[in-house]
Amino acid sequence: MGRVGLNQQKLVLAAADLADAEGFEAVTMSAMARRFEVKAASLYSHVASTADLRAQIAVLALGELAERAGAAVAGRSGSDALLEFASAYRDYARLHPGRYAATRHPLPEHLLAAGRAHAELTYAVLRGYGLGGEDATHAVRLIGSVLHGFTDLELSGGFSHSAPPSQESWLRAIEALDATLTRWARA
Amino acid sequence: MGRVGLNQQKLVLAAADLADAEGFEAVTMSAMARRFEVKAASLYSHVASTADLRAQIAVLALGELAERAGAAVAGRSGSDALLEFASAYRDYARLHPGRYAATRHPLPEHLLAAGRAHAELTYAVLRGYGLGGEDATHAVRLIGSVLHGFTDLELSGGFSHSAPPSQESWLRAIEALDATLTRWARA
DNA sequence: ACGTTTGCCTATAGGATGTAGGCAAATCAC
DNA sequence: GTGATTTGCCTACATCCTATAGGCAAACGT
Repeated sequence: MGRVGLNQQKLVLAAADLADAEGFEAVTMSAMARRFEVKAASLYSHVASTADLRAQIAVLALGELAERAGAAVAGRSGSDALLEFASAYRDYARLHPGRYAATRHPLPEHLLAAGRAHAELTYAVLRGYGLGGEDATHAVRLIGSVLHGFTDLELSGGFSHSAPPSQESWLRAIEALDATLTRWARA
Repeated sequence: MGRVGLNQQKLVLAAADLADAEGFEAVTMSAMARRFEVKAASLYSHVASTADLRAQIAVLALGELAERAGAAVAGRSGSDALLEFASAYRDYARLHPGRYAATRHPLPEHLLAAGRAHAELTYAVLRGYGLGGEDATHAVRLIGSVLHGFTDLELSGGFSHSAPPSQESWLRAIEALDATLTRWARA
């Protein structure tokens, strides 16, 4: 049997794709072994455990998400930045549901840096609103709550089977968020 | 070996408690078998599968949550109802993280009724704001997003290790929600 | 060409799910 | 109370997934 030429990166990438296609739960060592036509034990040279593999997907996803969100807000500010930031976030989650699900799993201490980039991006979006101090923290938490909450409910099917289409609700939610941040900045 | 006198209700209740104590993932047939000092195979007379057991926890949790939220909004309306509704929601999630996690898992068709009660309660809260038609649906989705999003991020540790305390952010979020609903009603 | 690294193997043990078939305690009918 | 039925639990088994240990040979560096 020749070698497949596997390494950690290829493994994690394929695992992320499997997560998007079959769900985060479907990511197992056995499944990856089947995917590469390799014995499951062989994978442990590339990854420490199933939990580690899944954490690596989260790291990958957080990086990709930060990249897209960063590109979306570059050169924009205020409402414009907020809308593009939010859209990038939701689009990523809908395009990559498995990767997005991975980001919700708690990361081990030594991989935590990946999560930080995202929070900092949210602060960057806020800069256009002129919010500072504790207001900024409250705002970051509110933005995170709305984006994650809406996305999560939409992905788990909570908004389907009922009119109007969720896209409209999404725009209303982002508008409301913009109005709130503007109001907070005035006070 | 005498009988333990197990039935579905006892099993699901104990499983829900285990979920709260050890996490939703910890709910397995083997774990429940250990808990009741019974062989794992014996549990299949009470529950069809692990997935079924977990779905039953979701049904239980949705019922309990609807009960508490219902009690919280009884006799109140407007901002007052919204705040109490939101508090009941968050308090339940913090007191019963495992049960709350269960509600996020998609339910099989035949158990879906349990989820409906919650959505209807949200509509009831809205009544005080005088929102109707599509506005009401957008509002329900926004409320759900904020409550679930904040709660979920808070539970997964996103808000810890940073000042100010999340309780303040929570109150600000609910205030903002109230202001948004009021604004929507005026338009 | 030689030594080292690295990718993959076999063997093995443990733990979880789920099915089949059986026995006996509890419950119900009369 | 005796008999029939239901119900709670059992053993035995097949299957799948995780994870460790130890080994071999292909690929790579020099």
